[in-house]
Amino acid sequence: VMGGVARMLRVSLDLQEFHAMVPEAKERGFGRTFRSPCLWEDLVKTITNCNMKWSGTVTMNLRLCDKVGKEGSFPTPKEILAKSPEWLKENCRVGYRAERIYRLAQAVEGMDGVERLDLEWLEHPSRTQADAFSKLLSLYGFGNFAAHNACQLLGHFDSFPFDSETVRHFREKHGANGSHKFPQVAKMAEKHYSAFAPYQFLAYWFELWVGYEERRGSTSTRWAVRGDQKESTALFDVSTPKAPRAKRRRSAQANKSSSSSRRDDSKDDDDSDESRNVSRDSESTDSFLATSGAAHNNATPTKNTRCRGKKRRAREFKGDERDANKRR
DNA sequence: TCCTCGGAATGTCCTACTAG
DNA sequence: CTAGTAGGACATTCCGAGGA
Repeated sequence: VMGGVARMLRVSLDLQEFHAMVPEAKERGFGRTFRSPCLWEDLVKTITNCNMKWSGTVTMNLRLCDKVGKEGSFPTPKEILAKSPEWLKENCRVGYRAERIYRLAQAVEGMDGVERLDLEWLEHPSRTQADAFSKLLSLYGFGNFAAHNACQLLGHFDSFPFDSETVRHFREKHGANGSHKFPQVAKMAEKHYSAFAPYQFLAYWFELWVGYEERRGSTSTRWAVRGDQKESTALFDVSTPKAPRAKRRRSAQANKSSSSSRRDDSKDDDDSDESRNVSRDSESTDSFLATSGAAHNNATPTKNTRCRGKKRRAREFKGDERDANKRR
């Protein structure tokens, strides 16, 4: 238990060098970003963090704890393997991530026909960032973002995950504009944070964190459990309380009259991204915290089916067009 | 006021296509 | 032939528009 807590709090991390570079981080006591009690858990959470808002990530992990783990604890690889990917998909609502989580568990357990993933090897202090990164990248379901995220969780702060939040941050604070897409912003970020090597990730995360606190305050009460809520649904209810729907619509209409149609404006992406990220920022803020619950919000499969059906028809139409062109 | 619907977004995998 | 790139699919959430 002590080992797990020490890992979560990164007790042994020496921050002197980073704090010398960023004195404000020292003043704020920033640097020991939270992580899970074991690497396996961090990797699963990294998978559930992909393509998903924070609340969704939390909900998926909560279901894994509730439905697979013993007495609500995070499931072990063996406990995952006791289920099937289909079961995980259906009961934990992790979608296509089920296969990735299952295969990761197989690798950790060294199942027949699967290359064994030695977590101790990955965590060994002598491991370089390059070693860890290439190993992680070879795992099914781990692309650039996930591998970099896992690397920073391993303490390789010279490795940091660029994502849409980086784009939002650079547009807000570092002069990127709507014409700067992800690849350009990634280059800008790499250059910008190279001044903080080998603590690029901490410098980046510190900037983000300061921004979040400016916007949303620094009190810890947002994590507190309210008396009328079950613990599982309250801990990560980080959303800003919404106005009633009608009120929202009225204010939207009022805004509409002052700023013409957002869709029309969004041709250069600036506005649409801005509005989108208002809801994204609080989600991403907490990406590296441990799992707990979030309010459930059941999706409507029929709706998704309909959406996909429509998109598919559109694609088929496009496909037909392409085929017709080919034939021509 | 409630409900339904469509559109957009997220990171990774995979396949088809293109350039060298 | 190989390496690189583009784009679709995946599951889910959120938001706005519009109809009942």
